[in-house]
Amino acid sequence: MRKSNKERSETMRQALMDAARSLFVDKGYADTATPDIVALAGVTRGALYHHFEDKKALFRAVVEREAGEVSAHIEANTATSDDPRAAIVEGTRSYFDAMAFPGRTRLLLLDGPAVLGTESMRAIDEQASEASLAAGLQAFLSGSRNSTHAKTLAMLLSAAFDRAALAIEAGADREACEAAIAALIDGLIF
Amino acid sequence: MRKSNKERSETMRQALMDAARSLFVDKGYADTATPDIVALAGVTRGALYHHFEDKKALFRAVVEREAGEVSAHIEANTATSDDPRAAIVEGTRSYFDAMAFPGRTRLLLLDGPAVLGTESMRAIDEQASEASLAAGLQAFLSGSRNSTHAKTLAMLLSAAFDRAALAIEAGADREACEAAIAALIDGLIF
DNA sequence: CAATTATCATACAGTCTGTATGTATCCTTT
DNA sequence: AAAGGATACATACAGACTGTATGATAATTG
Repeated sequence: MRKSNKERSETMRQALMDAARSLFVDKGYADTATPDIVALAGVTRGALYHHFEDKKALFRAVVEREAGEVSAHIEANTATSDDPRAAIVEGTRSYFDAMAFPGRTRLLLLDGPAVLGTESMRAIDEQASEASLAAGLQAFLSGSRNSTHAKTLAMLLSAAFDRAALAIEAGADREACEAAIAALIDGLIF
Repeated sequence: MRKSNKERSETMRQALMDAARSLFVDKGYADTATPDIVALAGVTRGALYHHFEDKKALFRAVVEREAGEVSAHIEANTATSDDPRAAIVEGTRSYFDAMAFPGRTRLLLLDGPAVLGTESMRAIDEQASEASLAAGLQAFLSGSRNSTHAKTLAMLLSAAFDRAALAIEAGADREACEAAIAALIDGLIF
């Protein structure tokens, strides 16, 4: 009484990614062993190496899925406000909401860049259209006196978002972070 | 014909850290094996595990030394300008100079946070008085209309500095980054 | 329904980390 | 200055992990 191969594969992939995510979040990529991952998923390493090329490929799949969930959350919770500044403030809130989900900062901001490299992470963020926030910022800044550096400023502000998410996870005051981000943006426009 | 123990220890520690740094920079922490490190240093693993508790402790020593060199470079090259804004612009340039040294972005901004954790890295940066730039920013912002969030803003700007350093390493235009940072700061003061 | 392919388990080879042990040199104490 | 102990480092070992090769069972295809 077994299912179709396509269905089995997808179920198994998700189960492996779920188990891996849990351990990657708790112990980090380096200190997570594949025997532990498959034990948590209730299978053997044969399944893992059949569906993923190696441990890093599994990690990449976990990170890509996570990035997709973040961008989905942001898109779902960002009302298309007509006031551009309000839209950015709202987007900032959505981003912090999404990144508050346990483990996301570690996966996307710490282990991800170290294991996969900054270039890979940039591509993942872009493909996940997580860059929508950055793109909105960039478009917004293009109409300001800082239009020359709109692209660079959007990149730097993205970095500020990320650091704020890490700080919030570490116990920083979220309201203060949102206010500081708003101050940064308000200083750039007009 | 041997030297004193104190001298031998210090020489050996530096030799191990030099070899380790070279490999950590080239291949990353995870893909660097201790047999390769000691082979490059011309000794055996016995020496490594005599002077360092484990591989991570060696990495920590390398990162701490590197952070010290960065802050030394910044302090050496930052003239005590009387104009506070000019001082910050000069500090930004010094920081980019220091971080342009090959391998520093990987050690301090990628592998460091992932391997040692953000809290450890914060402590290292602080002890290396690398926070002097951030401290200067904070003090500067305290006299602006954004004084309420001076500390938070300094943290976010530090993140922007770091991302800019990574971008420059990846080929971004340094002048543009400096201009964008200046725009960020100019937007916050007055 | 025969042949092929996909899924997953088991077995294996090579490498790595950290520790235990051994030896030579330096330091201390009398 | 000689003896006893500490230090510096090499060698040997145990456990664990990664990736691959092999094998068995079930699903798919012609």
